[in-house]
Amino acid sequence: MIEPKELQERMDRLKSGLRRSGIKLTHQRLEIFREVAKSGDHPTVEKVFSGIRRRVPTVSLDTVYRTLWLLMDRGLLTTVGPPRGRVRFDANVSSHHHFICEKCGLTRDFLSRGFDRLRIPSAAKSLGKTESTHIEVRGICFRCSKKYKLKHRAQRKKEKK
Amino acid sequence: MIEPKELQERMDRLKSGLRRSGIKLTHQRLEIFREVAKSGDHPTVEKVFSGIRRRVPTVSLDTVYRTLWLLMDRGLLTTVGPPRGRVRFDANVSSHHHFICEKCGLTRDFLSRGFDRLRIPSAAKSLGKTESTHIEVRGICFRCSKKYKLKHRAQRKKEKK
DNA sequence: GTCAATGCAAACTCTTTGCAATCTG
DNA sequence: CAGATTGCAAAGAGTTTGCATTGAC
Repeated sequence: MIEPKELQERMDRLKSGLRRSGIKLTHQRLEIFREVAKSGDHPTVEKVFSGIRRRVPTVSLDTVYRTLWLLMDRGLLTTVGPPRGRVRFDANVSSHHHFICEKCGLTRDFLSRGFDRLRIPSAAKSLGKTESTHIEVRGICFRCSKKYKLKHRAQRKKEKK
Repeated sequence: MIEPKELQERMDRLKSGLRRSGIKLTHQRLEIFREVAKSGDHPTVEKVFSGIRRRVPTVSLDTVYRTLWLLMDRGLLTTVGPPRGRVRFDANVSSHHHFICEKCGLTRDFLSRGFDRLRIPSAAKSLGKTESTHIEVRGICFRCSKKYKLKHRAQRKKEKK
């Protein structure tokens, strides 16, 4: 699905990323990451697991979970939509957009005339019928921002040690 | 969190929506919907459950689940992010956007120079630090589109009956 | 060789289902 | 009153954790 060159780049990014964090470069971690990196759509945990099983029959599901969250933590992977995937419901049927906190999943509406006017690019239209066009801006809410900075500082100290 | 007038409108929309579908208007359904409709952020299932419990101590968790999915099905509620909340992972760190199928969760990247150039509205900036700005366009993929039309037609027949 | 990482099994949490009792239209 | 809807309890997914063994550095 992904071009070999791009895949290679992603794999290299992973390796240097792990090394920088002082995290061991195991066969499993490499393959779990590769499974995500090589696919054009965005695999769920199960998809990653079953995909790997074919090549590395001994990996266990819990290693897949542990690895994916580890790579998330280190910023080497992201999730689509709210992290830790809990469904959130919305009773607002009129046009509005969402701000989602990548750390805690806080989800809030905001209005934007500019966003409402957006024309959907043809690249998106070729994938399906665009029914509703909620737009999601992802970031880190102020509450988590504070916590995150503190944690990050502690992290760096540990890594230097 | 929501203005009383807007809440009232949402409740009315629910009632007429249910009646139109020939679905019974129970106390539980009303309160479950209200719990979603009245909140400014977007509650998870647990949030809805615990919120209702205070007012209607007898509701059970399974009714909350059943009701939320029922209302989803009838288009009276939506979810934020992929439906049925399975986390999906992404190894792409460069700027890109997502098309998400509301029915099956299919998630695919697309590129758009126009979207890349978007300025984040101040309304969003006031909610937190916008770290990454993936944008999500939601719709229904071609595969589901076919299934959906068939189902919908069958539905209408049933409702007229 | 050391300590982190893995695999296993078991625990835990979240979600769904079958069924008798209850309530809406 | 009939049939849909609910609550309960139990089953079924999905996810996490403790611990002995294995493997990377």
